[in-house]
Amino acid sequence: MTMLPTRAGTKGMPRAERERQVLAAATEEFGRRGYEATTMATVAARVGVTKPLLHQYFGSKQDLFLGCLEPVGDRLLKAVRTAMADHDNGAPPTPLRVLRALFDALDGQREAWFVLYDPSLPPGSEAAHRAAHYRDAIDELAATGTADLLHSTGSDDPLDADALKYAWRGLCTTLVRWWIEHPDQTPEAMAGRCARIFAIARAVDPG
Amino acid sequence: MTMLPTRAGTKGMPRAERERQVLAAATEEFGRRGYEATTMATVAARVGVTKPLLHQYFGSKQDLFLGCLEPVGDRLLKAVRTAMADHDNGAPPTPLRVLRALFDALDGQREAWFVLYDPSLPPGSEAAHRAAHYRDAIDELAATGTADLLHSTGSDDPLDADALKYAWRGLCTTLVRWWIEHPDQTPEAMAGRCARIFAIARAVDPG
DNA sequence: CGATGAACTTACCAGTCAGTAAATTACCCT
DNA sequence: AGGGTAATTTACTGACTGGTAAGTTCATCG
Repeated sequence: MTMLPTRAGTKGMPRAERERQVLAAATEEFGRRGYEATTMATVAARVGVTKPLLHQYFGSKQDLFLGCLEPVGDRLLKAVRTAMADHDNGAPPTPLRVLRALFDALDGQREAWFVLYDPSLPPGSEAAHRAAHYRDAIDELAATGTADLLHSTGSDDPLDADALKYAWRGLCTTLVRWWIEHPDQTPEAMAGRCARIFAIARAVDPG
Repeated sequence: MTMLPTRAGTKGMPRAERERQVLAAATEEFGRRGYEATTMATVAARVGVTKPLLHQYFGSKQDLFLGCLEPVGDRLLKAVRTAMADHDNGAPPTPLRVLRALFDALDGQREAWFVLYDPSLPPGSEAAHRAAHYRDAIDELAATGTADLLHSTGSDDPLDADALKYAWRGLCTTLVRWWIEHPDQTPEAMAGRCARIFAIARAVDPG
């Protein structure tokens, strides 16, 4: 009676494997086109399947999105957390360590970043709230990293802190987008490029 | 016979004035929600009018968008051009002058920025091409501004230059988005905040 | 073989949106 | 008054999309 992988009457592919396929395709599609522009039919077509199957497996379009969001959010959050943690002497400065961690976490599925940072999520929806939750968690980590920086420059304006957090988030997003447009670049190459760009930025206003 | 402002048989409002109203409402709506999420009916409703009038006056949805894009693109391009030009001694460094010019040009209609930087334009469409044209024109100005900076740090990698251009464009977009979420901030206050944030960024990696 | 049940599809409904055709309103001029 | 015309609306079509109901295929097991 121990027929747990019973597989009685199976046409096509086992459900678990198909679900993985769908999640991978949906993550890429949601990330590339955004939630609103992504249709269930195109996601289904990418996997060689029809729309009703997606609804049977995942429920609504928003449920499918949530199924993509959770693993991506967890992966990125964990990556940033560990990157912020190991700061032994001789390591690159924190921002560069975080970027390197993001590039490593996103390698092989770079569009996943925009599943978290999708501006076309229905406002007020569960999906929007959950995505915002992940973004805020990552932001808070960044905020602890910049708090001392703010004090060192004498600024204690909370709006400055908020804008800085926002700018950092936007910079990461921009760099990932550039990376997506240059598929041949390795995470390591990206990290090096970011270091050089930071150096250039520091050279502004030499007077 | 010189009855140029003839206004024979006019119900409601003269066409030119209505068109200005529609363009203002559409610019805000396109900028805020993006092209795809904006519907002709909601734009019409904002002006207290119905959808067919918009089609009669402007043609298709894309034509209406182009009608919004052109003045905004011209205004921003001109603002950046003049900001890059007047570099007398004692003035703030170029990036800050450009930002200040952008904030001034966008004051009163901040969402207009995202008419140029709308990611939801139908790929390959006339609208997408024209928007890209304006973006590229602005980018090229920024590129001439950063060319010497790149050489001064010894980097002659063209990919570095491209990534820097891209990062700068993204940073501007991010700052405008933050500004939109803080409506009480004046352009001057924003410029000052950006200067402080730049100073903070320069303080990274003091080792 | 023949039944079972998971994998999957065809055919459909309901809602939304861009776009159009045909009227209708209301101001102006004679 | 009443004809002309710009401004505007009502009523509609067609395409597309999220979602559902009911059926069909087919490997396995008895």
